[in-house]
Parts: sequence; structure tokens; C-alpha cells
Amino acid sequence: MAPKRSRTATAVEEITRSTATRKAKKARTNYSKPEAPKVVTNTSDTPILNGSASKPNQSTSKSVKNSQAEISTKPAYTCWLVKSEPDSRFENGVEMKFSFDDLKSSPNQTECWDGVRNYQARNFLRDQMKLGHNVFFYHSNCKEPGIIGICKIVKEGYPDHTQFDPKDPHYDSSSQENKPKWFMVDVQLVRPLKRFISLAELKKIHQEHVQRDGPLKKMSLFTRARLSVQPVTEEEWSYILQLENNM
DNA sequence: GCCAACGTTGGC
DNA sequence: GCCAACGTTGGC
Repeated sequence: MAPKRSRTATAVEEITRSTATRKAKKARTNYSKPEAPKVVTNTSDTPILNGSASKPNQSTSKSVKNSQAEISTKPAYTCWLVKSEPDSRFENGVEMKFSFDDLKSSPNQTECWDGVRNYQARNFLRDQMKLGHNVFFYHSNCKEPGIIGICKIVKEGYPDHTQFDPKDPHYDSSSQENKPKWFMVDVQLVRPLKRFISLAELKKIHQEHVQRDGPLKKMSLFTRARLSVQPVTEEEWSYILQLENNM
């Protein structure tokens, strides 16, 4: 129920919040058009997750009331991948761009991951991304898409302030302050990868793994390609990290 | 710039 | 609740 913690902000968080405001990180995560409360299955706290996001109605029909039961049946992810667009692009007159380098130059190399407007991604942000979890930083919608670095969660899900700002491209007029619809986490840079691991490379591996059942077989990057915040299994995580060493 | 994939909307 | 039309993502 209660949206994640709204703990008293630490100094770090304060800095993060104030400076991050105008930054529009993350890959454009879907429909910029707000609206559409009702049917949307989970404006509520029902975590619809893993899998069948394409069928929101499924969860409606089975009317998940016991979210704990749900949670216990799904894998608890500890690793994630978030997409961000490193190249400049304009959305409603506002420049959207956020690269790994931008994170590097942020105060404390920390930023809030705002602007995500997709329910499945929202649920991950709000419910499942926990302090200390590892996150791949992925560059999307650019010349060479791929994983460029690693960051980690330093603040768990809390309301995304951009939903309340009419001037923000991700403003959502249907969201109320006392019942926020969209959430974000804070991430902090850990390190760049020793080498850039391109989507092309991952895709090739993925195809092989589909054929002969390897660790990247079911990676969300391919099975749920358009999600901008996605879970990564520990097996996938370590497999990809190990690729760093193949120069 | 194209377009496949897929999420959302809205009529029925 | 179904499903066609529409809109967006994002790789190519």
C-alpha cells in the first residue's frame, strides 16, 4: 500500500533531488500522454509483474488481492537494467538526454530515475528495486546501443516529482499528490564497464543461447525489449560481466 | 526514415 | 471483456 518510504531526506538525497529536477533522464518510457486512469488495472498497488504485462486484463480478472502471495511466487531480482538516451532529443520542447557521463558528473554521481511512465516499470521501481541492488546502465536510441556501466540503487521507490510539474514533459494531470501514480529510485554510479558491451554483441549471444539454452536465453532485453526498467537474473548478470574480459 | 513489436484506447 | 485502431519504442 503505502508508497515506499518517504523517509526524511538525507543531505545526499536533497542534493540529488534539487539538481536532478531538470534533467529528464531515462529513455522515454512510453506514453507521454497522461490520462487513462480507470481500467489500467494497477493504478493501485497490485504489483503486476514479470511476464504478462501485455495482458493487463489477466490480472484484473484474477483480481490479485493478496500481493504477498504474488510476491512469494516470483523470483526476487537483485539486478536490473535501466535504459537511458545519451543523445539529445526533444520531447515537448524539453531536451531529453541522460548519458552515463551525465551520471558521472552529477552530485555524488547520483540521480533520481524520473520520468518512467509504464506500469510494469513503475512496479519494479516502486516495489522491487532495493538498496544496494546492481543496475546495468544501458544507452538506447543512439548510434551504438548497449551496456556502458554499472550503478546501484541508493534510494528505494518514492514518488516521481515530475508527474506533478505541469511544465515537465512527463507531467501527468491524472496523478494526485496524495496518491502518486509514478515512482522513481535513486541510482549512484559504481563504475563504467571495462569495455562497452553493445546490443549487437548481446543479441548475437542471445540468439546462440536460444538455440542451445544458454544463460541469456530469456533475457528481458530481448523478451521484453521495450521495457525501460527491466529485471536481470543473477545468472545473466554474471554472464554479462564476464564478457567484459573478452577484449 | 522505416517499421515491427507491443502497449493503450475506446467502441461495441 | 474483446479487439481493431492507434501511438510509441527503439533498432536498423
